[in-house]
Amino acid sequence: MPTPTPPPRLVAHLDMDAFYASVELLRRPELRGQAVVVGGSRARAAEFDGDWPRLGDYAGRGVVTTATYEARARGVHSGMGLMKAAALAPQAVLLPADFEEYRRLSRAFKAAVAELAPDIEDRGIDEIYIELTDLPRVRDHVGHDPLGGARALVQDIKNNVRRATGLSCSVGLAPNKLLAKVCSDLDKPDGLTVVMADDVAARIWPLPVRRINGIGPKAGTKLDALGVHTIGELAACAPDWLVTHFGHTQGLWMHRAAHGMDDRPVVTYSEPVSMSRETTFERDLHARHDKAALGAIFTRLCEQVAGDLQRKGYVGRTIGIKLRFDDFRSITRDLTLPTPTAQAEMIRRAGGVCLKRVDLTRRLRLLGVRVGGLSKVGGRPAAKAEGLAPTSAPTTNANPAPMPQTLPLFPDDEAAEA
DNA sequence: ATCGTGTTCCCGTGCGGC
DNA sequence: GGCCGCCGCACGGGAACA
Repeated sequence: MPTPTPPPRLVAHLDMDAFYASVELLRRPELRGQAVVVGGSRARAAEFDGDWPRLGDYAGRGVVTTATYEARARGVHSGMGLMKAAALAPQAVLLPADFEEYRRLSRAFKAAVAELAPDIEDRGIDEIYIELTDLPRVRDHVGHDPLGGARALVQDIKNNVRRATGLSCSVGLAPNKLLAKVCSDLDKPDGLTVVMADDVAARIWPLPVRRINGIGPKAGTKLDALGVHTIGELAACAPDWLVTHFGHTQGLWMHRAAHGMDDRPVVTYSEPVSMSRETTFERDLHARHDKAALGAIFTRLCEQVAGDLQRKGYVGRTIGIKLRFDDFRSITRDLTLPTPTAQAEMIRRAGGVCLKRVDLTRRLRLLGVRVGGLSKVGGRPAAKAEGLAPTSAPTTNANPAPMPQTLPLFPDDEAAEA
């Protein structure tokens, strides 16, 4: 008597199509069919005289956040520098990002999914994982065909997202998150792709290793150099060989991933671990020559992080700074305080101490401020730091006094300040 | 002057406690 | 006291992703 095979786990990965650009087209339908690029957060929203601002007219720093499929056809992709994109598609329309609106549509599409499948893992503004295994429409589908039930449910989810937002999405349906993520990308836009265990060899193995979520630029280049280009070639590598080149954890993970194995759960709730703010300057700044400007930016970043913490009801113990130099190297420094805080002044002082430990010979391109080791105000510490709960009452700052814009870059430097 | 912003996770190192 | 091993923690860096 053959043992009946257990019903497979079923997970969907849903990815909104060219999300930011598609949201912009909702408001500006006359741009449909054109090459449109969203990018440059501080974009001069353009003095536009009846005509749309063109990518070719842009000058400054920034990257492409999203490009419509028409722009992608010209070789423009997310993450590309705007100046490079402008060389490829000068006539493309350039729109500044409107994160307020994207967040609104993000909430709307997630709510539309939740009406049909409530177990959702947030993966940022435009994608989610959905656990389908135990939903009645899947588990109890007539004819004991859970996959058929899941496929119909996913189609309903796509319809509901479009009804609620006017936007299309692409969905991968698979026995785990790893495969669902890979296959949501196989048919875009507006796709629905199913890959089950039996399909891995035919559908997944021909793809380049970089398509695996977790193999990024570094690992991809290294695998290429080792003569491993496709996921199938990776699957054929001996685990021991992968371990010698990538270490125990990553080597074994790669082997499993290439075989389509993944048992990570869909995580429907998580506490934040850190909050940060950073900014790239219009032009590179020097710690001495541009001290006043840097100090003001530093202070503003601290105030912004403090505001974020207070608004969301967190305090943090570990204050960190991040610097990127003109040669694009970046470094971080952090410092753990005895008492968690959400006060801009405290963050600013700790950040100043961190900054003292950095060689500031080179010009700076970016400055960031981060607060980690978070705990909820009046609550337990978030995640880690179990044994050492904050002993004293966390200091919040409901109505902060306005901070002087010229706190010294180095806290001990007061005397040097005019 | 092509290369942003915000977040998470992982690893190595160094250190102190046991 | 020295050494060892182990552990947890702080810190810095790197990789990856949306």
